[in-house]
Amino acid sequence: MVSRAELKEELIKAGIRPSVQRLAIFEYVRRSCQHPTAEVVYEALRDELGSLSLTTVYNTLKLFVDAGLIMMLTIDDTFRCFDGNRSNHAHFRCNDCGKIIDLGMKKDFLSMVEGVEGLAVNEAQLYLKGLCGECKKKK
Amino acid sequence: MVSRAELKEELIKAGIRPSVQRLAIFEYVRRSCQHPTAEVVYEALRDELGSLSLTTVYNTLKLFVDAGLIMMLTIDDTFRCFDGNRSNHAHFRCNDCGKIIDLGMKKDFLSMVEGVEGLAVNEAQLYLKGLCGECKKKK
DNA sequence: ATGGGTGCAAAGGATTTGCAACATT
DNA sequence: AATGTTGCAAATCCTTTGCACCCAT
Repeated sequence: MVSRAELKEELIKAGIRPSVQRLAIFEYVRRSCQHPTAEVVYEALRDELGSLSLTTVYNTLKLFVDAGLIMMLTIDDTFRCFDGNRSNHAHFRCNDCGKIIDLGMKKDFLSMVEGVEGLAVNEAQLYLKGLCGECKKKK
Repeated sequence: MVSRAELKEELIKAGIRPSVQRLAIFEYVRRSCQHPTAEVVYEALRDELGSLSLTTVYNTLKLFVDAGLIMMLTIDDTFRCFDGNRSNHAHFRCNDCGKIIDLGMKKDFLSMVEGVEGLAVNEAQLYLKGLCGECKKKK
């Protein structure tokens, strides 16, 4: 697992001052496998930090996204969530239970897309939707 | 091009009564290559129809999405837009000019994703972001 | 002391909902 | 007449912004 010190270093490298709040938020999003929303990050850290506002969480997450440190997911159109996993991966959302699952993706998946020649692609998100294993059984 | 009568038939088949507003909205989204937002659909049709409200546009688009007749895109997190193109395709959004471009996609692109075995996937959206040809030149 | 960071309260904007009028069968 | 559709106005929700206070350098 990545250490706190490494995360701090990463923020500095990105030109972001590692305040207490920022480091905590960064750590939380990077380590979470839950794709938290801003609200979830806020609820998870407010006690631990003593002082934290939802505004700061929003501003900080935006800062991280703009710096390319984390990703914003819009797989569910009713809320935005965040992903600190930087490996090449796709997302599956269960239409029943709402769960979001990470899926591995081969590196050359862009070869499946026609017409990218003239374009400078620097971000790719693959969203799959349907029923997860458990919800499929229930039906 | 699809005729009005065919579009009407398609609505009926989906269990949706083809009112004047619905048919006009359906036709517009199906024929547009512009990925319109609700607002854009509204502006485009209000004069032609004489009577149309933004509420109706929102409700109708939702109706169509739920019926699987059109797709909602969340490639831009600041607004939702709609796509009536039912072929297998990816979307590219230019971070500079905001343009959204359709890209062809090979049918077996799911083979690039690992771990879909237990899942029932019934929708897939691939979003690519970066700079389009023109904006790339300008830089 | 100075520049940035934080957080409250308020504003903003897209979308949804309640409900009454309307159209179509 | 009955049922479904439309559309205004208001409400809602998520997110951003203005601004004053605070912290660290």
